[in-house]
Amino acid sequence: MSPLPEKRLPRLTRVQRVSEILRVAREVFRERGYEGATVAEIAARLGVVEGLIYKHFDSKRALLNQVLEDWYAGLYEDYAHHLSGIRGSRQQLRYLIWRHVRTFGDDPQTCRLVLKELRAEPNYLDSELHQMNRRYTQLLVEVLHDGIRRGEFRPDIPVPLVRDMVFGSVEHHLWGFLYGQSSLDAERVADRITELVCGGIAAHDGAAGLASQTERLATLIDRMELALEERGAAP
Amino acid sequence: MSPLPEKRLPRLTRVQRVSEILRVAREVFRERGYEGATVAEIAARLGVVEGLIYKHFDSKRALLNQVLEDWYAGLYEDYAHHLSGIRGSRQQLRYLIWRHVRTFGDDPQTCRLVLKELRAEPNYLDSELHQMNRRYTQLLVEVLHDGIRRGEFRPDIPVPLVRDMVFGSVEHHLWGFLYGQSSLDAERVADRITELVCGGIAAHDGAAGLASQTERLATLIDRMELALEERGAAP
Amino acid sequence: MSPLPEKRLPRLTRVQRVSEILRVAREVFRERGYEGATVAEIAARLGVVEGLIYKHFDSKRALLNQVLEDWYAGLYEDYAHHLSGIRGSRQQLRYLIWRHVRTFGDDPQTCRLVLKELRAEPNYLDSELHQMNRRYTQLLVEVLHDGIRRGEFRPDIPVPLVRDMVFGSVEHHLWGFLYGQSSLDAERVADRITELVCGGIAAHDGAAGLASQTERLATLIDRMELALEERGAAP
Amino acid sequence: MSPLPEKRLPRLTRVQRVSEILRVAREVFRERGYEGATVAEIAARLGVVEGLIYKHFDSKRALLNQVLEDWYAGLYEDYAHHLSGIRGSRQQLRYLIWRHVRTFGDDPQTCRLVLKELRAEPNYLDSELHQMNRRYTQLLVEVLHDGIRRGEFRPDIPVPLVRDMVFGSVEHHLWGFLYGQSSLDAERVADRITELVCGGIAAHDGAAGLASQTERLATLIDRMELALEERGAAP
DNA sequence: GATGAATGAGGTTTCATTCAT
DNA sequence: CATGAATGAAACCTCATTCAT
Repeated sequence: MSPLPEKRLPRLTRVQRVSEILRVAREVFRERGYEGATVAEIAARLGVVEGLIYKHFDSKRALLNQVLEDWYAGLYEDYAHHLSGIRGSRQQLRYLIWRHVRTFGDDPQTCRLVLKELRAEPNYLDSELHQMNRRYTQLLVEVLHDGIRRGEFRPDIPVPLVRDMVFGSVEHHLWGFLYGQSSLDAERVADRITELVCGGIAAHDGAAGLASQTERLATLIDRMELALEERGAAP
Repeated sequence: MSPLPEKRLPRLTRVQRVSEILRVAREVFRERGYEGATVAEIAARLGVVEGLIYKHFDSKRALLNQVLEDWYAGLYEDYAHHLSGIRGSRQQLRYLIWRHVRTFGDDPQTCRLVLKELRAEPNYLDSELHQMNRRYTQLLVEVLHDGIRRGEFRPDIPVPLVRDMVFGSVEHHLWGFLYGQSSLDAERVADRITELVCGGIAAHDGAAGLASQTERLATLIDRMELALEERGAAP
Repeated sequence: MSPLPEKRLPRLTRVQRVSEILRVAREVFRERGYEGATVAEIAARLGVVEGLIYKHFDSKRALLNQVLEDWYAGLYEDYAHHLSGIRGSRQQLRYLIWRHVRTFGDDPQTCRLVLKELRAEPNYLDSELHQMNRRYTQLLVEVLHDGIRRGEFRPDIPVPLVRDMVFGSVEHHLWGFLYGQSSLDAERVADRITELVCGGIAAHDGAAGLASQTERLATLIDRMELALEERGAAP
Repeated sequence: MSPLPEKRLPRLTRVQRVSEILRVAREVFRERGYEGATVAEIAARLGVVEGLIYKHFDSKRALLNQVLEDWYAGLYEDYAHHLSGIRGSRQQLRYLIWRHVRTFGDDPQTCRLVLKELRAEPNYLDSELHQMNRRYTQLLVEVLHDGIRRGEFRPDIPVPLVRDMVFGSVEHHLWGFLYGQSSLDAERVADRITELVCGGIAAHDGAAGLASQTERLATLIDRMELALEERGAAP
């Protein structure tokens, strides 16, 4: 006379179920990698049968793609929102670096997943994922162009290469943390990378002094502009 | 369905056979990636049965590890040999970068394999592979320390981060070539990266930076005057 | 992944819905065969959910059966109606053959479905479908009996075998058209089959026939004489 | 100290195993049809794991194809061998029909399998199977042409249609036996079909009557000869 | 040194069907 | 009349690995 021990899970709506699946899939993928993950495990953690997952996603790969796309979408949202509030190209650059470091530091396993699987599918270049990746890295490119326009960055820098340098530095540096070496001080790392990217490693002469003065000047002009705009807009 | 009835191969010595297996395994791994490769295919290309491979290697993963270790060994050999003949830290740095770019450009598929699989096993940090990777990147670290000692590089640079920046830049930049976008001009890329790493992106050649800021300042002053006139016109 | 957000269909009466389902099911079955068809696709084409189909039909197999039964019903209707207006057994026979050829030629895919699936279920012999099939082929049997009564057909012909011969000829001949070989001239094919069934393939037209028979007869007589002589030589 | 209960099956050579698989596959296919059969069942009956079957056959479909091809090969062998020893086109025709009937009667389930699955794959027309089917039916076509040359068959008969008529008659007629209606008297059925194909169903004129009488005479003589031989051989 | 038959464990995917709403 | 989330069972196929010879 006792009730059956099988707890029937509450039925979810499609939207709820899809987001549940994505949540758990991301979990499993990041723990085991794409190949190591099994749809069976995802289903088991959700307490549903495997078939149900295929009602919502065409394939395991499609599930991964959605996970990655969502990850990029969230990332972009966040960045674009904050970036506009920052004055000065160098400061914007630093923000992008810092944010990237944070993202990696907060969830290194997902980042590893992204790095390993991003370009894994046959026609990556035509994929939605590639678009989202481009849109994301484009933020940095724009900051660089802006900095050149404003005289903060040299006009002859190879922009795409600088972009690769920034993301490459961060990603490479963070491999260490993915393997449990030490904890990550995002502020510090971001500062260091920004400095390196801006100033390089060479021992500077007088010119370096001028550069730093120019930077200060640019910042001051920014502040003046802002002040003028606000004042000009006043009645 | 059935394998081709290959001609009976002459028996090889253990050493010969092992090196044959490694050669073909590397081929297959780089074409298909680790997960995508099958022991069956490796055996088929060798014209032997799968069982034989297990006489020489404990597992598919062991085979991969040996392939990667051999790759690093070859790499290191080559580098260390040439490096000693180069004068000047910046020139040495450029050589390392150039050589790394070349290595990637010459066999991008193997590089992709290395990047994707290097850190894939459970205890990577204790592995022989990790040692070889460290020994390889250490070459750069030594060049950097040397440069600091000689006054070519600033004494306060974060060496490990610079190391990550160099390798990260190259690797990230080369992803593009792995996906058939364009051909690779190793000289040019190496020069650019060296310049960036040494000099950074900040404007610091005095005249140009100052000139551009001066112009901006002039524009601002114009606007200020205008604003002041409008205020004068106010009630 | 997700079904198209179809416009809400107007609710149909049970009868309408059932006939809609049958129409679409027949479409899908004939395109993909029974095993190849899925309830999901039928539902999708109808713009309803799979569950609804099970409100009206017990199973996929039941759905197929109904499709086939309807097909036979339509066929029978049509035949019986026209047949009564045709004079002469041979003409009636030709009509049945022609009509059968036409039916196949008009919708070869459904015919293939019928041929492949008609007898596929466990107790076909007790099924309604078997009844309908019998009733249909019985039309031909009646024509044959009628022809015998009227002296148009030989009285000793094995009627069931002739029935099989007619349907078998047509069906076998039409396999070719099911595989896109050539177009179908129903008139011509019907004429040829009728001629063959009525007249056979043996040479038996006047002179030639008589001559050949006479020759054979002569030979036989020779053999009889021989046999008789041997008997005379026997002890 | 007792031996393990698991009986290790004796290892077979590739050839032996392949033929074992084909034997059992044919069994299962004919019992359940292609779709109804599972590789798991085939493996279980063999006492091996499923994977082994895929070592020898690329797919379930490939397994079916081989089964069907072997069936046709055996059929053809047999026919071609006997056919050459038979005098007279009508007798050859009768032999082909009789043999076909026998084949079906002996293993009706395999025949059902052949009939249902023969044309089921995508590009049947380009398949080896189609070739074998053609080669087999071609035997009949040659007999017909031969009969025309010898004056036994009318020169104006539509040969391909006659071929379809013969095979269609037999196959259609045998569906009845596939569903356990009655037992099959191959001799009788073959005689009847031969007669029908040769003579048709129409009531004949003089020549036809003569022919039929001649035949009766021939039969009588045969019987006489037989009787005489028996008598002559008696003590 | 080499063979090659055989295993075993699991992988992704498919689908008819049910049932609470 | 209709929905749609969920099930369950199995299907085909893959592959690293073993072991008797």
